[in-house]
Amino acid sequence: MNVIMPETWPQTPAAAIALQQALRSRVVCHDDLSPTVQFVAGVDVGFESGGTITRAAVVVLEFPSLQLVDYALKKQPTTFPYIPGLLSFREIPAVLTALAALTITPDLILCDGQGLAHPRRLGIACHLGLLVNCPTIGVAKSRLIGRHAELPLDKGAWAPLQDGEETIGAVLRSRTGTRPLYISPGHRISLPTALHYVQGCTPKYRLPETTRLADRLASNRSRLPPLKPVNIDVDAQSGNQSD
DNA sequence: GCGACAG
DNA sequence: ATCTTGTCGC
Repeated sequence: MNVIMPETWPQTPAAAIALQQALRSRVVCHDDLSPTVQFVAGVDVGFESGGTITRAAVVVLEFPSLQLVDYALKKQPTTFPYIPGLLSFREIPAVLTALAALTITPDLILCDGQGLAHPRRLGIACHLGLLVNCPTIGVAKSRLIGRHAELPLDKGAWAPLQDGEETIGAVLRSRTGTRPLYISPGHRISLPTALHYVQGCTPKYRLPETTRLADRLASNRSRLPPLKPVNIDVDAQSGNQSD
């Protein structure tokens, strides 16, 4: 995937917040994605070694079959601390490096963490979408901001996530009884469309487990298939893939 | 002033 | 994010 690495990167919380304020107006909140989304990427971020190493795991799934077609894993020294509201400044450098290693360029990226559901409307999904100019959706495992009605326990149940009168995302029950996911638009996508794609990806590689898949690939890579990038022939007429 | 707080 | 204990579901 073609990725342009930022020439500069904030080194202080104040500089990071200033950048968020400068970028927030550039986030596109309406649908501007391929009418035929074929590849969806799932990005997981986190740290290791007590916080000194930042990790970015990416899987690319063919949509809607959800077959794994590519993945990448990148670890590098952490250069920015974790501060609620400033997650992207710790994680995005590794994410960009991982995305750059992809053979297949995704049409849509589901990113671990919030999108618009952020104090300055610039969660990591929005920030990432702007940097790679790709539609993104924030899929978080817990809440940063916002309120919502009590959610039924049934799979598929969802409720708007609101900040005052503003709807900033949704809470979605991906499996009956489990904790809900916090879905919010990142860049170039509307909330209804975001929910559509998250639900479309959930049956097989449920999020945030989509993200965990990359982890498993990484830890199993030494005893299982070392590499699984599979190229899908765009000209393929009738599905002749049998694996 | 106090609690909340993506990963 | 991590750790622990207890419970539930496949």
